[in-house]
Amino acid sequence: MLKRTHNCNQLTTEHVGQTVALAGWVNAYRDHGTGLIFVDIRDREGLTQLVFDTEDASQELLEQADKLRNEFVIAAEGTVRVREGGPNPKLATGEIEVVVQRLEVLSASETPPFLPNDEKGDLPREEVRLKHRYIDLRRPAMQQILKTRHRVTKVVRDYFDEQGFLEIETPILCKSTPEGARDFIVPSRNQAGNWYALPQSPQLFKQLLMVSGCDKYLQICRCFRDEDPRADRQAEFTQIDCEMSFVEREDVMQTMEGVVRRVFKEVMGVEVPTLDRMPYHEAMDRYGIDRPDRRYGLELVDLSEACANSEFKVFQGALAKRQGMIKAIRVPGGADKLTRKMTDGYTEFVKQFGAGGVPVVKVNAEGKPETGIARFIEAEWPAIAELTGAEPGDTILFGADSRTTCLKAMGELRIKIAKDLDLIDESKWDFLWVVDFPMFEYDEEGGRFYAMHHPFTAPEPSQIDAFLNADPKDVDTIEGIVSAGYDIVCNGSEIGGGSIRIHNQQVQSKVFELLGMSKEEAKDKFSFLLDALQLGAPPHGGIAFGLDRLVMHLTGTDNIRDVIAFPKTQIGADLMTEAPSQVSEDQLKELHVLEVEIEE
RNA sequence: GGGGCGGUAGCUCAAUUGGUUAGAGCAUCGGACUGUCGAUCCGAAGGUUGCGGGUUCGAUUCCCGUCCGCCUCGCCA
Repeated sequence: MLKRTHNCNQLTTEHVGQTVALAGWVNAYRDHGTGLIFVDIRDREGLTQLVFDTEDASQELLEQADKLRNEFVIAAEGTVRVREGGPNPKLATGEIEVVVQRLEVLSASETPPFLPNDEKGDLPREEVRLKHRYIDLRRPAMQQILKTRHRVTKVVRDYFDEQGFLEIETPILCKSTPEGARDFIVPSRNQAGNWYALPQSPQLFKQLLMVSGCDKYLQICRCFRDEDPRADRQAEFTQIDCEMSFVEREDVMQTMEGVVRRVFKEVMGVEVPTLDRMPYHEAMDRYGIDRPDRRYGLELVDLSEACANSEFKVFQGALAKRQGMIKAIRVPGGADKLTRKMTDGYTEFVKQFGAGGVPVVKVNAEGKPETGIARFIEAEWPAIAELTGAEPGDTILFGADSRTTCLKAMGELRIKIAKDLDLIDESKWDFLWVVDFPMFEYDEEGGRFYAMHHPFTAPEPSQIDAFLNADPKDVDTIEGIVSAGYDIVCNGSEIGGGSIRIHNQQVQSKVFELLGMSKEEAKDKFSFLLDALQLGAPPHGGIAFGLDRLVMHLTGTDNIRDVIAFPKTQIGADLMTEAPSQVSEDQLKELHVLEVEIEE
């Protein structure tokens, strides 16, 4: 086989006169008939023009070149020379061409279903790209993403290595634990009727590595959660998972801010400033979401007090609910920018979050409200105008409901308006830490608590006594206990989250108790953890970054499948390999699994 | 499980109110051409309109079901 001497993005006028060899795919061929053929050869790095002509090539070689087609895999040896037809400024190798003396077809290709050419525009539909993923990945844009992803993991490993972290692997076949996402499960052949679960994260293993004295741990690991995907979510995804011993919250945050700074600097050239810290409740009150995007305004303004005595039935109804509230968004200049059709659409939009609608007023030239619900809020207007900072020409949008619904609806509406009015400055980066999350959320319907982060998150140190003494029935007190958790947010997306962990058995048992777990169940599911916490567990804490989302930010895509080499579809299918698929009866028998028909 | 959008030639798309033989660009095949670079020019071939049913004289078009892809709610400790 002809071995290459250079890649396809390398040759310049400096190489003129040299004999070189290239290997790659036929990106395009331009056949001028008897005696002149151009072939663009492509590899991971770029394109180079090969030329075959009667002056320099034998008849045999020309005939060989004549048979080349798109996506043939070839190797070519020849001489570098300055292009006779003038340079092509679009290519790094645009000033030269290789006059081929020897050509090898390493692998012919059928006519490909589509060409991996970004310049052609008109990308095939994603279904086709996924079925022939190996062709899609040949596209320079996809190669660029794969390179960026590699670069990120390399920088991450280097950084943590410098900081004294050890990369340690943890099991893929794990014990299924309650709570959290739905597990993917794997049958055990050796133990009939018993099952493994794939890890939702290596959470407990990394904590046990701290108990093991490993001190600082890192792993870039696959995690599995059997839940429906979204544009930024996939059942199988990758975490950058870290844990440190003998640390408090601030130590972890400093270390982790460092890796984010290093990655953005080295991969993007972006300088990440010292990150702001925002308490969870502030984020919820101002942005209606625990991962605010501060690249634009449209902050939520609380009108609950100002409208406490409103006669407007929608406001009255909202305030009568448990934790009812009224929020407003002021859209500067909205009177012109937001059409009636759009604001009507917003009412439909918030319904999916359980809200009733979006009352609207416009502010007229005199600074008075008009249209929409203007006549219902005349009495409160001076206060509303003051609080929202309403100016002539603005539109004010209202949300009134229970706290949870109102914040969710208004938070999502804020994002939608920003997108609709193109208010997001894509050149900006907004990083922050969100801290002081509640330990628990109370679920009214189920009448029980859920861990907001996960059940191994420690209370903030000042809260430990209050926590240990809390009456499980005292919902308000328990909801008020703040954890030692932290989320790192980039442009309105959570790129990482973590906490100081519980390293005290009593505290851990109390959490299980509050989550409604019996002593027996806690022992059955977590005895290994509870034992370990009594056998010398150092204080520790850590974080996990979502590598896929990080790479999405770094490559500017809004689709997680673009940053995964072989992603799955909405129903967990791999369109290329056609997984999942049936297995033989023998396989099932060996695993003690019986296939049953379920009557609908 | 719910809501929305989509599926027509290998690919990207079009097809009037339900009406003649379902069209175009790219790709493919054949031909022409010695300086192109998304080559150009001439010609040809290429269709289970996702699948199944229904309404109709007639269905890409209307109706029902179903499969697949995407977005989304729920879900994602």
